[in-house]
Amino acid sequence: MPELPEVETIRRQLDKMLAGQIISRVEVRLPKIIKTPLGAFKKSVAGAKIKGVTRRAKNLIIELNNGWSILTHLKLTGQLIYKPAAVSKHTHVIFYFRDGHQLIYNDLRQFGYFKLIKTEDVPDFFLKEKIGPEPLAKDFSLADFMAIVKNKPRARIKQFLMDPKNIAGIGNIYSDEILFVSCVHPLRPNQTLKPAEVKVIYQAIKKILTEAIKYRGTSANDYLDAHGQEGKFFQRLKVYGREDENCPVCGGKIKRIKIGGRSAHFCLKCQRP
DNA sequence: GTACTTGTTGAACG
DNA sequence: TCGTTCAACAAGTA
Repeated sequence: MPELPEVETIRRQLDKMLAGQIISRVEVRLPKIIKTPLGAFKKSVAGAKIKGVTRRAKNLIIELNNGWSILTHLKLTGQLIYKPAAVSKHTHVIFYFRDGHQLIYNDLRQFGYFKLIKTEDVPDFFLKEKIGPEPLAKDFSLADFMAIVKNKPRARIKQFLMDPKNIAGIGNIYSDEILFVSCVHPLRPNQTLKPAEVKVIYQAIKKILTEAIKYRGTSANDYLDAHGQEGKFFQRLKVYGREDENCPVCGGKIKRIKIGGRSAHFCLKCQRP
């Protein structure tokens, strides 16, 4: 499940490997993955040179030298792997480069997608989607975070963190880890959080996401980075996927509950309601 | 066969 | 209006 750290890991790797590469053609095996008319997509991509790869929320943006950008979201099980070969029945899109390399898109669940956007329209796209601020941006301050938390007084903190319209890039795994480190119960409504707690959560967001990027993300299920390798943050998870285990801090029981159809993991002792 | 999983959007509901 | 829950997308695992 690629969240911000996984997508950022892929972005850094792809940016290094793809910048300057020329796409010779693209093979689309499952047309529904491409949300732009297929003919137009292929035509705009073929022959283009890649300028670089950026990220906004969990989206990757591959900027071409012809005024177009390829926007892709991996959703739950998308993988972008740069290789000379290796294709499976879950391979839905293949980019062929002039130098013989390929970029392979695998997606077990087929929820991910690609679309073409005019590069100049990219900022507008995210404005229209009302995507929240980037938590790792240098200018994302504690005051900013306090303001958006105050904006949704009745929302529960776990769901609040997972909604990309509030703050970008945080999903189920990292919201659990952030709240654990912060000693905050996932069901706490925002308006019950003391300023000191909001500050701790703010710091935990920066810390956990930065650390997870350092370990190239979490491979809980299908996630692989652009080299086809697993992320190493999995072993460092404190609560996610550890139901009934003991809390590494206090020894208490780790519990799993349902919040809005998603599972939340937390320590019964460290994270009181 | 059934339940469960997840990112995101959109609909239904109180 | 706001927030919550559910459905939908899909396919593999327990």
